[in-house]
Amino acid sequence: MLGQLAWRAQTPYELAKAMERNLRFFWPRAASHVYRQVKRLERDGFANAERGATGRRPRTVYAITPRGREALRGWLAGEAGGIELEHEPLLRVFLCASGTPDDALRAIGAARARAEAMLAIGRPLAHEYIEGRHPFQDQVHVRALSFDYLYRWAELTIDWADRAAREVSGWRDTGPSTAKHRRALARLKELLG
Amino acid sequence: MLGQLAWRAQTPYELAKAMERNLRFFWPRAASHVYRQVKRLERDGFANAERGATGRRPRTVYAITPRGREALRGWLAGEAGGIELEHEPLLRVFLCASGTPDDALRAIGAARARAEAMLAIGRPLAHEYIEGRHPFQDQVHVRALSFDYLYRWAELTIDWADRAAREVSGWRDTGPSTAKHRRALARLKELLG
DNA sequence: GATTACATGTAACATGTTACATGATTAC
DNA sequence: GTAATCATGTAACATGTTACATGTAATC
Repeated sequence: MLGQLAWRAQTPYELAKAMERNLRFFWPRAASHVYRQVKRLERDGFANAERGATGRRPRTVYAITPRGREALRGWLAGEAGGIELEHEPLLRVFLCASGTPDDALRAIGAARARAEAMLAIGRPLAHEYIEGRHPFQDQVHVRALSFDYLYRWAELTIDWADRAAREVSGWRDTGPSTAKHRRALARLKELLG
Repeated sequence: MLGQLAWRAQTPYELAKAMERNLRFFWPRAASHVYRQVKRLERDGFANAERGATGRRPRTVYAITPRGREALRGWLAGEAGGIELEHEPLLRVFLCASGTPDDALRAIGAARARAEAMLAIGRPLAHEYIEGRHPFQDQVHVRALSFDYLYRWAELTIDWADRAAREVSGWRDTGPSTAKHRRALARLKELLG
């Protein structure tokens, strides 16, 4: 949220929209979440609230403070703790080990569909960043690089899902521990060095 | 946790260890977390607790129930809601748009280091799965495929980080909006179709 | 003027982390 | 025997989601 506020002061609603638009692919959060978090920012002195109103509804614009900028800088430069990566579709695939091959095929298909959706939804947005039509001016470039990464990742996922589905289909037909199966494992071993 | 219990009954500590060992790359959770969650499983009828003791310390073994298996099947087959993907290192890179090129280089370096760590830590485990030395017998195969995915992903990340770092270094030296810079954006546009 | 979508939240709950406490086991 | 590590948690807190309530603007 500080990262968003660093660009300009915003209302919680605008913040929520921006996060939904820009970050949902790798940092998905529910919209209502920001209304509480923004209060915390104010409490901790990272943001100032400017309270106004349209009609009789409250309307609060939050602006980042110097202290907030400092905190953001610190976080950006900060050391990372663990692996900090969460991939639910892959978790499903992994745990399908305790199910049937059909379960696994379904899970692999779901992971693939997710990547497809990412490509479909993200393409227009990525173009906005790259062509500079997006209101982030100079910031466009690192963001374009981020999208580049997301795209390669999605393509990797689709490619992997297709090959994985073929393998699992083979197992379903022939059962485990066949020669074909052993060859597949040998290939994997090769791959991992 | 049900996915782990489906294999065999375990104590919370064993569960925590197994999750730390197998899932941390894409589903990292604090160990102490499981002690509460396992109680919820019991409360909801997804697992049975068998309470015993070593010396005077409590020791509770949890076993999955038929109802628990059904719930697991349901979840594995279940539709996925949103994108459900969380990538903290990439979030940092994306938000470095509001910082200096050096901030961006640091964040890109951190993402790369994370992928390297994944390769280093995961390689022995992946080999265990592939060679069947791991105690998951027939389940090995889907898990080997999952590791295959993680490895390709890590390699992709490293490759991307190297190219991204070169680009950003170029921007740092020449400033934005140079010809070089515009060429880079054109390449990205090309890539995204 | 009724309906729909946008905007602004709150309340209740679920999930997850950190810091701590403390008994048992192992290594020296 | 004692220090380190394994094992088993609890308490306090932080974070995140779902379901709801309700005002405001656009539209038909």
